[in-house]
Amino acid sequence: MDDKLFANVIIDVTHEALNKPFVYLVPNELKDKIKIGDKVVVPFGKSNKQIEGFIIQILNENKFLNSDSYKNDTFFKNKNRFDDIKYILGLAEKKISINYVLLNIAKFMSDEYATIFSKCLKTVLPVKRIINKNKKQTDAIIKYETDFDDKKIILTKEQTKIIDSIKISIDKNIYSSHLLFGVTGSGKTEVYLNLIKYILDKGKNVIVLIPEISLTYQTMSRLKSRFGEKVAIIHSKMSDGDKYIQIKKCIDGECSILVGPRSAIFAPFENLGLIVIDEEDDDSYKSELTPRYDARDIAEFRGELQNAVVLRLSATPSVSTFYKANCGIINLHTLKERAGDKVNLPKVSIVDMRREFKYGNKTVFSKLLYDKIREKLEKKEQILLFLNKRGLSRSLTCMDCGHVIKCPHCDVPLTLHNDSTIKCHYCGYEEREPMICPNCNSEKLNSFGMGTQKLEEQIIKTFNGARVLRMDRDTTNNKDGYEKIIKSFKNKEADILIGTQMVAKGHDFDNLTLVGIMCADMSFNIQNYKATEKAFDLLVQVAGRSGRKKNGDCIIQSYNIEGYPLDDVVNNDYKNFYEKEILFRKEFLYPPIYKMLVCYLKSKDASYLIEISKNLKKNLDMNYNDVSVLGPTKPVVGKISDYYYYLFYIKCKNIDRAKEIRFHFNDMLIKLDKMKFITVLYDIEG
DNA sequence: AGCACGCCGACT
DNA sequence: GTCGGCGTGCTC
Repeated sequence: MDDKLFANVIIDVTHEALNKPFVYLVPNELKDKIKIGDKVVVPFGKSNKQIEGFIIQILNENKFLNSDSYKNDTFFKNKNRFDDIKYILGLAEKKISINYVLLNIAKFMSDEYATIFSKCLKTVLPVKRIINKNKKQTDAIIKYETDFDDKKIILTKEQTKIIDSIKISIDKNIYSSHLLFGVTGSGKTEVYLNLIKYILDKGKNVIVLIPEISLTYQTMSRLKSRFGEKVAIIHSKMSDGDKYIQIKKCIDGECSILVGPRSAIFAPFENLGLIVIDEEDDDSYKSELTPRYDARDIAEFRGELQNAVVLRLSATPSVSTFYKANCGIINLHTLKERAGDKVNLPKVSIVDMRREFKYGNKTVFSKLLYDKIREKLEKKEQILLFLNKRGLSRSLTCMDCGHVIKCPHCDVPLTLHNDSTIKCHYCGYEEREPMICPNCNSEKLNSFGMGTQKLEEQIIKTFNGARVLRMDRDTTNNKDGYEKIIKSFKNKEADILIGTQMVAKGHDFDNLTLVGIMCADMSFNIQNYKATEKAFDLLVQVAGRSGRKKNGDCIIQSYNIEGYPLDDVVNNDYKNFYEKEILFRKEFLYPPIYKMLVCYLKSKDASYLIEISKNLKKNLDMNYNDVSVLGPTKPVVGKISDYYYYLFYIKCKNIDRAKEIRFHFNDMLIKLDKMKFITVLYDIEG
């Protein structure tokens, strides 16, 4: 009982110098109460300020003396500082402990994303405080309509085969990863619902990850109808109190399934059997905040840690996932047939807007689209016009030959700037804006200044009396703008909906029979190696909005019809798209072949930033011949809230090399930036 | 990050 | 003489 007990504590202060465990003594009265993952209050610094921290290790005297935190800590190195070890003051109140699983995930994130441990520990907690709230009130909030009728579902042979094969993996009780690839309507959901049932019968728990917002209601309603009260949910719009109640149910074993966006990967289950990742190609699985974690990477890590099975689903898997599947790292299961009644895919047509232009049509609507809109308006059916605003008014396209002006050093289009230059956002290459097309000498170079707002004006002018709704970032600013517009369109209060990416996924409009994609090829001209992939996914998704209940059409307007992957969109041919895309990635050593280390530098002093960046570039080029350094380059948005940004793209042959380079880059920066005027952020893609 | 210690200028 | 500036350095 008199044995001294030592605890390693991670202090809740975000600073590099404090990013290590601090040793404290456990007072006798806490010896039986304290465990790893508990949040405690400790005295810190010369003034013994009370600070909170997480216990990550508990050691007796003997073990402590042999531990790294004793042997490797400079604090103990020179003289015996044993007397300076302070006592833990007590357990922090109303704080949730971190279980060993989440502790390991936090450690993983800290290494993987080069982020301070204490920040990762915080990230891993879905709710920070214990909040007492009326439970009934909250349960009412998350009651969903469960009109999903699952009684008559008969599995197809394909589905049964896949379910049986994954069950074999589950029975092995070791980690394995799977991709379920199948077109919409092929019954992917039914496969995972069956597997969830199988896992629950084994007494294990399940995490279901879904993309942000759009799929929440649909998924929840299906899970609730099948598994009732066993299902817990968290989503971004919930209060901490509501979240706490859901998480508590998971801790207490009342719920065995947690559904939610990326942060649901931190479900506190200790007996996890399955992680489902729906629409696995969705960008929202990656966090934009520090740590910039990817829920899909954590799912795989967690699967290994807890001997669970990971199941990804998509009709358009990310190139990187499909690549892993082809390499045998992920088990591939394909659903080729559609399940249940035949659901008609929309009839997709491509219109060459250059021809329209040649024959004197100067409007934004092709003859075909114009006629179809007229037809649908008469039939009182609804229309969606999709415009990828982000890809517009940036790159130069020739109206005669469709040529897109690209960087000579990278296979990405050059971006038009206000100062009459065109620049490459990868390598920094720039030239003066050409007056004639370098391909055919035409003078009709166009930079496409049209946005959703202008399109709305055009529609009102062209289709007199048509009721138009517009959904983009400007019209969804207020908190329920998003839902309002969707509801209003569902209630047929408008004939035409104009939208950006927001409308692409998940929505079901029964009366929608025409989708018009305004400038399809413009979506590809964004300056990123993933542009084609994103464009393909988006177009397939948008086209899929049409004709859910009645036969529908989709018209893709494009200025460069030779530009792939439009044919693949028309044919709904993912594999053909993939084969071409992976060749491109291989040729230019983009992910997933190589890893892409992105270093974001940020400073208030622009010239200093440039100076340091140039020095970094020199150092990188001198010291590394196995990596290709693109940059330093000014990002699209070069200045945000008085901070200037510069970035480097570094292609590294594998993840370990990327991490090494990241470490050395950081080291170089610290040495060069003596003023400490620059902050840096890292991201490894692929 | 914070907080204390430390060594130099203008104030009751 | 001392109050207070923010540079430097440490935190179990």
